[in-house]
Amino acid sequence: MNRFERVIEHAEQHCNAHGARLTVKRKQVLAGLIQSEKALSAYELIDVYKQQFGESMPAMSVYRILEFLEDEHLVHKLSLANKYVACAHISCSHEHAVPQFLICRQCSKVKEIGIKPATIDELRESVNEAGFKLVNTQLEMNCLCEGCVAQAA
Amino acid sequence: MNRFERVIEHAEQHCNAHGARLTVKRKQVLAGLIQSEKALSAYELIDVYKQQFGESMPAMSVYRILEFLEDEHLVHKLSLANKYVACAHISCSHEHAVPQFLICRQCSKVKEIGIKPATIDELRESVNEAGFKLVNTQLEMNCLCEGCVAQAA
DNA sequence: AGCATAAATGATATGTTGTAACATATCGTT
DNA sequence: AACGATATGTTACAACATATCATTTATGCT
Repeated sequence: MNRFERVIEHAEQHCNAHGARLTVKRKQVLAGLIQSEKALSAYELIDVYKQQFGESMPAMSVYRILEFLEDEHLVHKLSLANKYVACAHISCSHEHAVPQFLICRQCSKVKEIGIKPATIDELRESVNEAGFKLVNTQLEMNCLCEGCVAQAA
Repeated sequence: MNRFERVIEHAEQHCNAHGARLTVKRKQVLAGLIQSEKALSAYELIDVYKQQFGESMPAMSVYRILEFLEDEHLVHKLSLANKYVACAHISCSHEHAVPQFLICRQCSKVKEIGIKPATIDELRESVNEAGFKLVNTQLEMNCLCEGCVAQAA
């Protein structure tokens, strides 16, 4: 079983574990997102699906499926880029914290990282001082990836 | 001169200082954004303008003007909320760093804060370790404001 | 002032993203 | 088979954003 199949397998078990149904369509959408290995917009995902399975999927379905996958923590939504990306840790067994994302503004490459808890705490502290409360710690940051930095130089 | 007039005055001087033209329309749009005291989408801004001046402004103009104001650092664009907000420091004389924004996901209230440079440095460090380079440090965070926290409780 | 030029704005069309509302299909249970 | 619950399809539209070309307004130059 290769990496891709292992991830799908995990996703399936994860859903089964609490009665969520990873239907064929949902699995196909997730698979498309995983295999593309980058962040895709809902409409890009429609194209991928079309290309892969010959038939087209309505936008509404894609959005609903993405919502389902988000609820299952199998994909993440990146507001900064208006795109969705498969969770990098689907096949990890350990519980993982809310991630942070680095988005290359040049080539749209996305990296999911975990920032030091201490730094997150400091952030939360700054927010609290301002009288706000951090709802979640999913940060999205405008970045340049190694490749694009090298190219720019 | 009240606070609002002082801000406009500063904006004007800021533009004049390097030959940028804060035209009547641009000033009106900026004024609308400042007076609304919250983040507005381009189309909400059109409504505000319409209400304030009787005549309507084409979407294209609003976007162009917002772009101009952004270039002048007089407004900020919030990707997370798809909205624009007047810079909170227009009338400060000191140079100010790239700001961070707390966005109340309940009521859309926005607060512009400056996070401790040390925390920002740690963030940048985490990003560098991942092989990315932080393009700018404008962070946007999903939050709840005091009011909405109180209401939820 | 008169004119050339560039900058700003207007107008129209169209592309892109996302959701509401309702209809239909599929699955699991009895 | 009948039913309820969940999933998917369809259509229409709202919200966000940009492309393109025309027109107006400001600015500098002679």
